[in-house]
Amino acid sequence: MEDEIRQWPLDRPAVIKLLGDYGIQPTQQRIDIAQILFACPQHLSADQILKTVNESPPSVSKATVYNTLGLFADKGLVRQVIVDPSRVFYDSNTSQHHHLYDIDHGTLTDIPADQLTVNGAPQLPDGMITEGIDVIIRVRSE
Amino acid sequence: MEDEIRQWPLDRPAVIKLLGDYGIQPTQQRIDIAQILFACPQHLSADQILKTVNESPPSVSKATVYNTLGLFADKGLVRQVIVDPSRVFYDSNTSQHHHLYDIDHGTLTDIPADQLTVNGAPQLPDGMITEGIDVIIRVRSE
DNA sequence: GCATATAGTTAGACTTTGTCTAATAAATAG
DNA sequence: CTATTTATTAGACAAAGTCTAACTATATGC
Ligand SMILES: [Mn+2]
Ligand SMILES: [Mn+2]
Ligand SMILES: [Zn+2]
Ligand SMILES: [Zn+2]
Repeated sequence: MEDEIRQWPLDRPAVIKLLGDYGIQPTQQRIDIAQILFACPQHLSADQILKTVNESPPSVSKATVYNTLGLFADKGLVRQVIVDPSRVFYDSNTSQHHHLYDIDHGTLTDIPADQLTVNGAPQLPDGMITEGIDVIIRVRSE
Repeated sequence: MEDEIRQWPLDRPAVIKLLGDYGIQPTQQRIDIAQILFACPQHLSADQILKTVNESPPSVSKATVYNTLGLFADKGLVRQVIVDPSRVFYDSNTSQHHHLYDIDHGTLTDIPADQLTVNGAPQLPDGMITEGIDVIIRVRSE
């Protein structure tokens, strides 16, 4: 699953191809949700996606939005970003990068991986594998 | 508010002094909660604290546990750690350090600040101040 | 001490995010 | 077309956390 160069926004055929590449059956609901996510590199909550996808009929149920986002995350198509205790953000940019979180506005901004380096990650106890290293810079606007 | 050398566990008088140092009125409930938190450097959820504090009477209400943890965090006496979308952890160690999070067990381990360095934090737009830099290494057990 | 004002606690209703269930619908295979 | 599997759905449910309005404890002024 190499990271291809992606041109935003992804159109419908590109989204269908992308789902296929990640072993995801391209149903109507999944395509709709993916089209919202892959309009540009962004960070959206389940609730934002639910609202956006239901702006025009036919509508998608809450259960399906959650199921789909969970599936996308499991398959590695999107990345969960946990910075706010009240909701998960889904990141359509899965290439390695870090985040700046504006506490006051609840907005996330990307920090390219080559701009910020982490040194000295500790050796892990036997049988443990690293899932990821998250760097979050918390800022407030004031 | 210098970080004094702290000897764990903090006993009742030490906890009362600590609350005073942080401008917090030392009520019975706050002392009870602080004694649980400052038994050792650790990461506890509101729910864990609620259960622990109510193991022996008199009991403390859920509202007070949440109010108190919010107050402690606001005053800088404890640090919130956001790694799990389902609950906030409260860290009795407020000195600068990072975290290793075991996804499978939901447990947090400290990584001393001098063991792990972050380079290249981006310059912030005008009027923004950094609240903190969190590094979370997510690991899974098997 | 007593009266008053202020600050803290409480039960329980409420909200939000997310999960689960059991039924239905759509897609796939033979 | 039929059988089987996979996906979607409404709505019930759960868990974390907030809010309200009443109550209690503490502090302050006399
Ligand atoms: Mn939301
Ligand atoms: Mn809990
Ligand atoms: Zn991102
Ligand atoms: Zn810690």
